[in-house]
Amino acid sequence: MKVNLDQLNPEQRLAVETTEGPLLVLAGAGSGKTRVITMRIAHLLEKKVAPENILAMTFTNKAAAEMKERVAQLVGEERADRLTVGTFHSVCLRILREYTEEIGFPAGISIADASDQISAAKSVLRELHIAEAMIQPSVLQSRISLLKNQLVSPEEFAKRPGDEVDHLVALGYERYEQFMRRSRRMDFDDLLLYTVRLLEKNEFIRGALQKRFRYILVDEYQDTNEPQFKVVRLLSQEHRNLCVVGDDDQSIYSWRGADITKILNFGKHYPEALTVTLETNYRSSQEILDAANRVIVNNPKRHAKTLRSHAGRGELVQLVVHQDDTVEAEYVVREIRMRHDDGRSLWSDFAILFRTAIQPRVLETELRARGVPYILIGGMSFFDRKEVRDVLAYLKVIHNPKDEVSLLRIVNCPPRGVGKTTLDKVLAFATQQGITVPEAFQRAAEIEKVNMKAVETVQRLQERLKLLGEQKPKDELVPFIEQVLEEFAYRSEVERCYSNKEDQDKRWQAVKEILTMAERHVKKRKKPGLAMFLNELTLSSSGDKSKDDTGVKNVVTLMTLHASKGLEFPRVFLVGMEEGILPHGKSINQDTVDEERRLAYVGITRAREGLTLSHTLERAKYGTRIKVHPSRFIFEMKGIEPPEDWIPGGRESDLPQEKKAVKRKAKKGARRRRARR
DNA sequence: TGCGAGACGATTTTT
DNA sequence: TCGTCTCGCA
Repeated sequence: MKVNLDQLNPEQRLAVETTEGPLLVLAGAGSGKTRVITMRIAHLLEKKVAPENILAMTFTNKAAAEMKERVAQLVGEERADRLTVGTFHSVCLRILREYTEEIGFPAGISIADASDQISAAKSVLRELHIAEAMIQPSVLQSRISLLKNQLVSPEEFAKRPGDEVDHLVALGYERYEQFMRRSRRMDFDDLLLYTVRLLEKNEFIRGALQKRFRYILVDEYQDTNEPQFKVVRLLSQEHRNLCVVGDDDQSIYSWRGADITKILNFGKHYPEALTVTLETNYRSSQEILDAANRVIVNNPKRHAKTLRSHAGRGELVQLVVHQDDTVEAEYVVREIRMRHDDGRSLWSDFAILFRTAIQPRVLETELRARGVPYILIGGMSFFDRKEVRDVLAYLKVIHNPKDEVSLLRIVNCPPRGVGKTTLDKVLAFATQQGITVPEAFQRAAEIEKVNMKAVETVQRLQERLKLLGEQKPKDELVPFIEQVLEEFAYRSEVERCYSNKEDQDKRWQAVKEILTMAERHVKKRKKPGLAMFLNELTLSSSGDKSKDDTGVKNVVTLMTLHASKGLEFPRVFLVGMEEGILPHGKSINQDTVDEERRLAYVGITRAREGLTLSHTLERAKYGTRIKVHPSRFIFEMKGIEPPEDWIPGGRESDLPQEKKAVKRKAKKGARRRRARR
């Protein structure tokens, strides 16, 4: 193998060749980031660094898989396989599994996915007798997650002064932690937190891992949160061979705990660091990049960089004004049709990008009316499908009998005569005794006036699942799952729920997809098994086949700006460039317009040759039509001041959280009072 | 236990 | 406007 560095530009080459010490690679959009990362790994290997000593962490499974594949192309499968490449979460899980005893967490951890977390939050609120009107489960869950991301413990948070909602969050947070522990589960955040704790407390393990991972690489560093930052720092603090790659201008996930200051302050955290800035863009025309540069330069806190096109001037960026969103959709679809019918473009050359999830509706209607094939990315993921969740719930309970969320899901599916009344009684008993629901079923004889017939049915179910769990399927995973489906007559359940044959087949298809995944798991893994399979599925959630399909099938792609990060299309339509949408009204109120600007920047830089921005004069919103004003980003792009009559969006100010809760409460109370009369 | 009318709320969603 | 969730009834 000979890695040919001549194909790199001087900056890229510097980034690849600087192997020792901390290095920050500021990789502007389309600047050949992936290439630099893969070449860098190949280069390290060529310098006789053992693959086992290299750790590369990404945020998505897709990015991890791609990285591995591209390295394999350079250095061969054998060596690429020995690298540690994975998402932060999967790498942490691997570490935790290796040191289960040291962290005081019972063996056989199962991982709670997003909807498990919501269910857990629901249970917690129920246990605490807090009405969901006071704080919604999803709000509680996201608050908890944010706190965990900031490494704030329940005790610490409880000590902080706060309003009524904060108080509920404090209570909920503490209970949530107990709940997760009791049902032997970790959520996504825990994977990181336990790893941080492990590395901080245990010198021996820290030392061992530092020795193992001599060269560390982090992708999308602008999205790093506090725990991730700590993991990286703890692992690299001795050898300091840390290379982080990212673009502060593309940090769009702060609402999930991503902390842009980590990339902004890399030089402070690692004073001896070298910074390499990649500004040559191999994707877009200069016209498009000019537009992007003019917008993003308005952000006060950023690493200065200006993208230069490798491709030349190109077409002018188009800006179109429409009467309303219907006209806008008609225009976009007409333009696409025209270029396609002329033979100038394929359907897959086009992407339509938007800020919010309701925007594609009008577009879809129009696309369908005009017979344009398209794919809408996002929306319901594979793992949100009822059937998939059901089957996985069975498997989860088999693996972990204490998994109460999953047990509750399957307890009456297919119907077993276990109704709400019975469940309520068991839940109340569990709360009162401080035990899990599965345990409560076991001790249901102690519950007053409970439907014993229903309870016995559940106990038999539990017994059966337990026996299945003792089988510990390994390579016979597929037949095992088939056995489970057979035994609990899941096929008939699907048929019962949907009267028409077509629906039934569609639903069953999803179930079969799980079997396919299991088969793949057995083939791929050295040590396959139910536990591994479930955790792998959770960590690779979304089963994001759809996103992989972008540009593969010949269809137009519709997606949110968030979903578009990392992708590119010859021609992009960015619709709804209006105050209140981009920037979103809530961001204006929350004073996070900088992030919206980055979002606009991400959208603009997806385009290779053609970019059309559009905004409307009025827009249908929740039934009524409202007047809207062009986005401030449009004026920034043009380099002009907004006109006199221009009004910035977002003033129809949303009430702050706590007032909203009070209002909701008041409404509920009134309703209840009315109901009593 | 299971279905249907009405209240409610509506940014973004890597793992 | 529209999809989801809850509550009340059969």
